[in-house]
Amino acid sequence: MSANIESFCCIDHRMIIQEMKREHGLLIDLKNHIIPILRFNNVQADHIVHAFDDILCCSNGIISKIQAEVCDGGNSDPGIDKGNGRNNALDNMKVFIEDGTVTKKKRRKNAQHTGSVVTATPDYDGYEWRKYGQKSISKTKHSRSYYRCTNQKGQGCMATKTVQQIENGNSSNSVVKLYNVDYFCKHTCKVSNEMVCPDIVETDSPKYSSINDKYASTRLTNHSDDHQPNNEMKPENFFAVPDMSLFSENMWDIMFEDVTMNSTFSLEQEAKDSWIKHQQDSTIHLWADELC
DNA sequence: TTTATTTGACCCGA
DNA sequence: TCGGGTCAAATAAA
Repeated sequence: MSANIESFCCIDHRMIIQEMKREHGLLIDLKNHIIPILRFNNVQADHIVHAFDDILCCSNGIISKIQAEVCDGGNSDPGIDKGNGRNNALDNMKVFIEDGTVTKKKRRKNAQHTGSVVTATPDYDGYEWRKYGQKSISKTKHSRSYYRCTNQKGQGCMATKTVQQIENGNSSNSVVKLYNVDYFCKHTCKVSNEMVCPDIVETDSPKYSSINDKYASTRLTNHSDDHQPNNEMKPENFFAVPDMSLFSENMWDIMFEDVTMNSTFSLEQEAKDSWIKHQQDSTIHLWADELC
């Protein structure tokens, strides 16, 4: 048993992230192919667009979570230098008292980089963030936004992230804006058991944002405290979703709830079960490949 | 009134 | 010296 855990810990998680990113890219491509042939005055077309956005949204969240965990290396001690020569950001944020004067030591260019992700939904990563700055960056068209964890005040969580729109994206005809999100410092806060769904999925079409507003309060069930080390090294725990079938079912409900409610587009229970099983099998298969 | 965001200034590191 | 990260006052929104 312990041998299994050890081999599990030695998995090259980058492979998993790579595969999920590939899947994400394929979804974007698929969406870009389908959207142009949809009739936008059609209600079902709206639902399809929304379904795509939700899928992309969810996969982004998972990728971000994995990257945050992997880059952290499972080390819960924020003071440990991982050998890359970088100092902990906390050291750079201390308030020093010298000769009776208080000096705020501004941080951080060397803050611990804990991950990065390219996403169409930079707001969606399971944490709540507060924007504290925006800067135009030289030689780039788009400004960079700076966010810190909303629990910095209450719990002293020093996690921050920067969000910058990628110029031109992957394809010129893409309707999805892509953002590069860089994460710094590990979250030390405890958050609620529910993952936070995005407020926005930015696209070039105002139609999409109105659709997504409707779903802004959607929540995915998550029974574990994903900020704490999880002793049971199962795939579903790694994804911070302890019950994969429940997670898949929630995904299905989010994706097709309105479609099924709005009649003509009827989806059988069998199809739902099949889809959920496929999601579970895909995930477990991916992990099994890594273990072998 | 409280909370969140914006934005110019300040500061640090390369 | 310059680029970029953060602060904090001003402003907007709830």
